[in-house]
Amino acid sequence: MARKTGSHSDITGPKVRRAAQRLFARHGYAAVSMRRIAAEVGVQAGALYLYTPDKQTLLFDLMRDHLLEVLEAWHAEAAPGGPAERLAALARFHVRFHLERPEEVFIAYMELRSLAPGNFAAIEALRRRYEQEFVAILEEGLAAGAFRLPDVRLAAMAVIAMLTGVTTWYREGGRLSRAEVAQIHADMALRMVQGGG
Amino acid sequence: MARKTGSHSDITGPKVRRAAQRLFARHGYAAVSMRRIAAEVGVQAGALYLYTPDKQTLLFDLMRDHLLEVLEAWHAEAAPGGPAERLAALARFHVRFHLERPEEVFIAYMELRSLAPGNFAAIEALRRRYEQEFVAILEEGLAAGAFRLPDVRLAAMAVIAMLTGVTTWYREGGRLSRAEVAQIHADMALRMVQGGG
DNA sequence: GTCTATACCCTGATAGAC
DNA sequence: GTCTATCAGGGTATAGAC
Repeated sequence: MARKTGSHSDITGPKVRRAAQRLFARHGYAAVSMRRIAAEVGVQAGALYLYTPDKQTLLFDLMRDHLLEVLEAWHAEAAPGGPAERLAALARFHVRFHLERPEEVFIAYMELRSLAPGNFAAIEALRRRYEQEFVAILEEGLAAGAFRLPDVRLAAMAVIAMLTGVTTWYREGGRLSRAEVAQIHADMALRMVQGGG
Repeated sequence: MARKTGSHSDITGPKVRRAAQRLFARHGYAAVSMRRIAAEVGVQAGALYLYTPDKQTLLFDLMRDHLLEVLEAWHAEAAPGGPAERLAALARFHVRFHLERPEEVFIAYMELRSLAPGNFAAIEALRRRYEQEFVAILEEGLAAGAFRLPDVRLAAMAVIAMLTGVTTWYREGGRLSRAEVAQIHADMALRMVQGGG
């Protein structure tokens, strides 16, 4: 229920986050000033500090919330099945999710070095948790003889890099739909780990 | 032959480039000031402008020279052979080259958005030329029936993303040598494009 | 070739009026 | 809740001495 007068805290807060997200994704954290974010929102620079203690926290919150959202979305969607089925499902999920949120993804991958040390550690821990989803499936498939891999962690990183790569070239309205792209990538991920090794 | 007095132009110039490369790779273009580059070199900020017209050109030159070097190195190494052999060779080359030059690679991938429009177009053209090396091999293999791909350009981008991913996790002195990592990635690249499609 | 000094603008963040 | 005004510091780039 929208209030009619007084506080805009519940409106301006999200607007600040969205503006920061768009600008950080497009120009990079270091290249974006608080004044520019404020201009995008339609307030003065000082007003931003009602919604975030500082610029660094703005970045950290965006990255943390994105990673928590990825983990939550995957846990909500993950279904039982053999390693091959589960890897294909995770690959499709990863591509779909990343294509639906290009800005969050871009920030999460590009701005790690803009994080203060403590924040960096927290984000890295979340990233590891997500990578572990891939590692676990690969280990299971390896033990079951379904996959052949010389090195599980290397394969996990290679699969993730391949899947994440879509964000660098995919454009809405191209030859292929997001679902088609997701399916093709899931097939490639499976072939990467199923062949001889 | 090092001169003993007077001009240091032939020494300081490369030092400026190397300092910029290290700092841009580590902290990002926008986060690095000319003063900091100068401090790294051991001169005052104003002196940098003897070696570059401005900061933007410093970045552009680093990226252009890196990409020209990649193209030249591959053309010097590329050997005749079937599509599978040539893809494997290109994959090994790509991984090896990228692991040997982590800073240049990092800048080339991360700082595209820091380029002025004209410079961006020039760098993009060079990147396309390199991507085209992959596309050409995949098209040849598809025509020869050696590869099965639903979409050549998508596969090329996926292979490149997978191969380039090594730079995000590989650390010197780990379990695997660079040559081992390159070989494993070449195998994965082949499997990605050879299976059913 | 490098220095100091400086022009001029933008930065993140805060204080206090309204 | 937002504004204006402001702070101290740092940004790129240039001018002119040596």
